[in-house]
Amino acid sequence: MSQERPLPTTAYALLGLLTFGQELTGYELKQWADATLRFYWVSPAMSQVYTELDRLRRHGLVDARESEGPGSRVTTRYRINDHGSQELRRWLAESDADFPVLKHPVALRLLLGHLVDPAAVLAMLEQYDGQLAERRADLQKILDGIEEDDAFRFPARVARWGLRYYDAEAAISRDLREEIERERRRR
Amino acid sequence: MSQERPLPTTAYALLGLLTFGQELTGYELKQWADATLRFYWVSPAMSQVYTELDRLRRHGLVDARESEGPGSRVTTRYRINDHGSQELRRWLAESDADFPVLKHPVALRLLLGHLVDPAAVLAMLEQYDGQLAERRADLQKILDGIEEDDAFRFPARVARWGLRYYDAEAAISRDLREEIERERRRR
DNA sequence: TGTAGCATGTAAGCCGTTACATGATTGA
DNA sequence: TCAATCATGTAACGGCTTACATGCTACA
Repeated sequence: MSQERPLPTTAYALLGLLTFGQELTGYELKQWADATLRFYWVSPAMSQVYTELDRLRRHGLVDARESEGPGSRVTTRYRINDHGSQELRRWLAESDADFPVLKHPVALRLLLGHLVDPAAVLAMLEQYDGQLAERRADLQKILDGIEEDDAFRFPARVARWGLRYYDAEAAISRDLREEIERERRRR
Repeated sequence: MSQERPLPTTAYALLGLLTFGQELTGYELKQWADATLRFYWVSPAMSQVYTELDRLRRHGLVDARESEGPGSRVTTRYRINDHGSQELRRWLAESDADFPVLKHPVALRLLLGHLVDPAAVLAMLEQYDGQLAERRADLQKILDGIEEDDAFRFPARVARWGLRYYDAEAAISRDLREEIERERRRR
């Protein structure tokens, strides 16, 4: 009656974050998502976070509670409940993980390298290098904050995975730059 | 008058494929996309390919021509024109490449490893390994088909990038499995 | 003769984004 | 007092997918 079609993966992802953080506001959940999901899933827009929280609540997977924050301000806090925990485990157990989807604009543009100046390709790869370094630093900082805590054992593994991925990308990008430089000198 | 909002990236991606393949049907273009874009962008649905081709035609970036195929069958073939080529170069030159977005269900599920049996995590990673090997083989086959041709110099680079990416993922996955095995034995 | 591949679309609808709107609290 | 942050939504809409519909051609 209430469970016709499966929830979108992002709903499960957000529900999963609630298994770490007890009771969160939509705003806080968005911050958690920015610290975790952003690196290998999506960084959902604020509006999307509220939409998914409402959906989860309608499905009876989270409990919403009015709570007063600092001052006399009232905010809504969400907590995963038993039904939600059960449904999340069921999803993890019963469905297979799809193969990752990569939307890689740098690779896409490299494919069209024959249409632009070699210098432009090199500049793009250098810019990518810089962005990789930034992201890597962000992720390292997050890892530093959770590495000691056994409860975050799995998030820490995922973060280390991310760091290795960024390092691999940086290495590939460096080699590509060298290759294109060599080609440029040859011609 | 005709160019209010920018085209979606997928439109430029498909337009870009037409710079390699002279004159293609929608069906053929979909096959090109499956051989290239699939690995680092998207594999657009057939219906999407036709939609984008129509959009490109309406924007005057490609020319459509009725051509007869084998038998007396009539099909539509699309070719990038000067305006399209110019617009594609403009896009490459004037816009920056966004940082890649990764939708990685395996990493997402690993994050929630505390909710499932270690054996289930290991099984998931093993399955991922198998899928990686398959994709790697697909990509290697494609690379073998274009490696000698100087016109496909850049696509070949992108393909080699993909192979290294898959190898890096396989290595990380292997190490994660070992780590989780060790942890399981310790407990 | 029937199935796989070639070929082209339309319709419905979900996911997710941006833009917009509103207002309280905290600290410089 | 002003800006940044906290906090919560609604509306419009674009991109893309799945499902559906149609029909030809080649080949086993």
